[in-house]
This record gives sequence, structure tokens and C-alpha cells, in this order.
Amino acid sequence: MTPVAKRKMERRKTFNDYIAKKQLKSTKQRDTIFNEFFNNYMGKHVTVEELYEDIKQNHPSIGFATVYRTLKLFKESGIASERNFGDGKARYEPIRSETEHHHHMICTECGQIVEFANMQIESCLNQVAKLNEFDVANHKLEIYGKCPRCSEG
Amino acid sequence: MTPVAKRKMERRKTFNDYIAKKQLKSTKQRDTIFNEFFNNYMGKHVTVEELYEDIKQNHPSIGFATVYRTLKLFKESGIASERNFGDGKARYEPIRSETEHHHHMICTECGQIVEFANMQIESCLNQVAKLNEFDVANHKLEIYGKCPRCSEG
DNA sequence: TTATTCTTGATATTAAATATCAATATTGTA
DNA sequence: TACAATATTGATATTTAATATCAAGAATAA
Repeated sequence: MTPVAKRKMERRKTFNDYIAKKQLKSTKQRDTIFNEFFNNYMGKHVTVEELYEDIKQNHPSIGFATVYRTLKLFKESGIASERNFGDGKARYEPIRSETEHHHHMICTECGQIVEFANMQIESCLNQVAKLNEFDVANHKLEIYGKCPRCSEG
Repeated sequence: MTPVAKRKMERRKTFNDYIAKKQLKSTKQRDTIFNEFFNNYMGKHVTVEELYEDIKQNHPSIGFATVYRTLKLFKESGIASERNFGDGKARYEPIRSETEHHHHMICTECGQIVEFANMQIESCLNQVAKLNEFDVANHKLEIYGKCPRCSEG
């Protein structure tokens, strides 16, 4: 099995567990949305609207509200994270691993997004939280600026 | 002069310079909003609505749209920063110093916000940006979790 | 199969952000 | 000071994303 496939399977299990724990039901729509999201949007940052438009191609009967609610469910269950890059639209991203946190550099000119991870930042963060006796659930770090191409001019 | 008053004066100069550079006009409304914002909201995170309601007390003729536009102007001119803590409302905060960046820990239970600054994180950030040849304009870091009081239960 | 409970899709509602526009204020210049 | 040019204001309308509503339909457990 490829690493990607394995990852997807792990997320599937997490999601199924969540469904079971919360006494929710598993449905065809949720399956479809899960597959679309994890097959095509790993490492991407998709809006509800975008995912809905995409899914509509092959599954015209799935409604916007279902996509919206399902992405929220993905987030609640811990298999997706919600991002907000300042354009007023929530974006969702499949979570790659339980432990690895990564962050984003966003070009304010062209919108390009570069991901990065940095162990040292993570450990500083946790130290700060510990000092304040804060029980960390998650965190986000965003750097706004100009990418190499846009800062040339 | 108190440090607070000095800070306010510096921001005023920055704002006036911006106004001049962009060929905008200085108005009584902008003065009023500037004073209210810098006198009463240093270290706070105020929404447009909140600031508008506050200002209305003593200046009932100032409209919501003006407060909204003026806060945007403060942000553009670099004397205020916009924050978004996930409740769907933009919040504005007077900038304390040109150089010091601080960040936020937000309690997801009670909404309490703890500010912190960390030199090491700043330097890591700049290093990462440098590696990617990113020209940093600003950045934000938010930690979500439970404050000591809320994590007791 | 049935009863229960959850989900779905269409649509309506809400709320924040932003656009519009006529009336008014500010600014530079004579 | 008066004038012309330009920006601002306040009220209101519009847009848009997020969310609520609800009847009909689907999943689940007994």
C-alpha cells in the first residue's frame, strides 16, 4: 500500500470511530465527500464552494449543505483542519499526520501558499503554553508577505 | 510625557504621514475615532460594532460606516492590526511598537486572551522566510486551547 | 419490519463586510 | 475669503459566507 493510501485509511478509521462515538450514521454522501476530499485535496486548501462544485460533476444530487456540514464534521473529528487566509472564506485541508504541524506563508500579491514545518517553533510554542498553564488544542501560524517572484518588481 | 502618551503621538505621526502620502483628508471624525481607539483599546481587541457603540455615546452623529472605514485605514497605515479569533468578526488592536510582535493564546471555553511575545519564535520565523526568499510583511500566531481555570474540570 | 433517530437537500435566514450615492467637508489656489 | 477640485460622511442597500429550518428520506438496532 502506498503511504498516501495508508494515510487515507488511517483518517478513515479516525472518522469512523468519531461517527460511532457520537452515534452518528455513515452515509453514501459522507463516503463520497470523504473520498473526493482525501483523494484530490491533500496538501491543498479547498473552500466549501470549490469542493461542492467539484463533487457536483460526478454526483449532482449531493447538495451544498451536505458538503458544508460534512467538512465541519471532518474538522470536528480531527481529520481536517480549517484555515483562514484572510479572504473571508473558510478553507479545509486534509490532515497529514496526527503529530506533524505545518504552517503557511501566504503571498499577498499572487495568493501562492508555501507550507513549512519547524520543530523549533513547535517546541517554543509548547514551552510558552506550559509557562501559562495553557492546555493546547491546536495552533496556527501564518506569514504574510511577498513570494520571490512577486517581490522582484 | 507618559510612555503611553508618547506611543500615541508616534502613531499619530505615522497616520498623518500616511494621510499626506495618499492625499487623503484629515477630518474630525477620524480624529475622534483615533483618540477613542488609542485611549481606550490599547492591548484590547475591539470589533467595529463595539467601537461604534462606544463612540456613539459621546458622538452620536458618527456613523457605523465611518468607524468601519477608519479602522481599515488604521490598518492600512500600519497603526492597527486586524485579528481574527474564529468568531467571524474582525477585531482591531492598536499597534504598540513598530518592532515588537506579540501573539495570542485564546481559551476556547471562556474566550480569555493571553498575549505573549517570544524572540526565539520571531527569529525562527524570519529564518524560514529567508530560506524561502519570502519578503515578510507580517505574521500571526494563535494558540487555541484551555486556560488554567477552564482546564481544571 | 418497525420504530427511532439521524441525514439530506432545498431553501430561508442571519450577520458581517462592503458598495452606493447625494450631501457635506476639506484642501490648495487665486 | 471665495472657488474649484476632490475626498469624506452617513444612511442605506447589496453581497456573501455561514448557518438554521424542515419535510422527506435513509440508516440503525431490536
